[in-house]
Amino acid sequence: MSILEILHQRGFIEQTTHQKELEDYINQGSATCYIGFDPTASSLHVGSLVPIMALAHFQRCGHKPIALVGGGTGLIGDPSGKTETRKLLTKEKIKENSAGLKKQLTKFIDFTNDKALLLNNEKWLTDLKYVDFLRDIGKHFSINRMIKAESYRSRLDSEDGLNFIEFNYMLLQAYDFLKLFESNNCKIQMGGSDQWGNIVAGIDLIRRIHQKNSFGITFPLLITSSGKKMGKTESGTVWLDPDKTSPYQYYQFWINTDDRDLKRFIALFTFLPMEEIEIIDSRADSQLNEAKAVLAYEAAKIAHGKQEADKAFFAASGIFGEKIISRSFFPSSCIPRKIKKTEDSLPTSLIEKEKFQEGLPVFKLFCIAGLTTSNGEAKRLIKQGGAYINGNRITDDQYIATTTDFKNNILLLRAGKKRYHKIIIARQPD
RNA sequence: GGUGGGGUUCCCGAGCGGUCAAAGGGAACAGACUGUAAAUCUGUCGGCGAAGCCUUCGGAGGUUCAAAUCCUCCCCCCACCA
Repeated sequence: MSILEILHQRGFIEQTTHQKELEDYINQGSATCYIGFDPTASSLHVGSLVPIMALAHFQRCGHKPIALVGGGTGLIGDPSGKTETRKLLTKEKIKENSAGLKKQLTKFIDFTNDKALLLNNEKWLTDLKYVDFLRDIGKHFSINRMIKAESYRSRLDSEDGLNFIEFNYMLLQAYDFLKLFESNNCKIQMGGSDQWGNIVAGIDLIRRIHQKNSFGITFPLLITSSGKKMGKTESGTVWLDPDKTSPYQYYQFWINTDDRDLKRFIALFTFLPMEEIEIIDSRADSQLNEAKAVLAYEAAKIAHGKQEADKAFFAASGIFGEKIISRSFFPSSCIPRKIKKTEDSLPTSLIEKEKFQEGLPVFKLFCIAGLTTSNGEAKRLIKQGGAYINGNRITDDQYIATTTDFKNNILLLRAGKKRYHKIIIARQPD
């Protein structure tokens, strides 16, 4: 099956340019494609997962993906589809972020032996000469066309407007594509649907300069069935960096997938074969929970490795009940089919013993654990009946926790239905 | 550069001298119901261990017993004109 069919089947494709020629190009052998990643934060998040998985699929099909870190374009800030001007980040921050992205991309894509390339457009963008750039590249762009671009529309109509630096972004991204076309014979650019304008601009530029065809593929904008943008939750963004979003939290994020999104997400965010995914159609209601576990497990495994995925799985079964997943259900998944006791990966804090010998008000404990952000919030939680120690609801917001609340030096805090935090008594240093 | 309109708590958005920690909505959080789902209903939603106090309405000053609200200067945004 060709990469295009795979991407189609799994729901990656929103739109492509000249379908027929693209298919011919792909079928003729190894293709090179690229996606740009903006270094606007020090970590990628779940929202970037679609492009990352798309690149990974390309690689699995024997093509060559290029991940382009936007160390240069990041200095400008892409206005596409944005309702507000982004804050300009400092050069240092961009550098730092770029390094972070590199680290994460290597988990999803194999960059060894040039099987894939990791480039940074800082290399060619920051040394551009303004006047030369205008003469060589700028002359190919029509303002009339640009202002009609959908990606600028919302900004052109809005009160905020669009400033000149942002307006230039399209030229820089088009120039990236041109560069990669010239240096790596890269003929495909992919991106989110908001990137359509930028991608087409690159294709046009290549055609004008080299009279050659190149192609674009866009992904659908992922919105959860409840209408939220993918990757944002109550507690903020779900990051791929395990220091920012622990593998346990990451696993939990996927477990909480809306029923209606489940099938779509398994297709997008795991490598499990489509034939196995089809089985979901024959399941309903609570039967779907096992499939959610498979999704969460596979997603965690891809992002954090098997060991962390196992830990998260067992931590969840320890708390929410054991789940035995039949061998015939998603046979390709390596999700554990038997329950065994291992070290779990619940969020944990160490606290010195003396604190509890004096006694520590529970509301403070909830703050220390990070389950609440202020004492007031913690007390509110207790008043509302959402605070638990070792599974027992606390009714008194003045309750003092002492060493007697610990079992084997462990105390389990719970806020609401599913946020847990483990407190361990720290060993005395000898 | 000129003229006019703006900047309010996480977001949108009222308020235009005291009754304002600031309406309303959204988001979020908790409870009930459940399947660690959705929907629904109920409650909560600046900080301080209670009272009381403290901080918040672009920034800095000022008027006043009292300022998000009035005055001065400054910064930023938008529209129209140049």
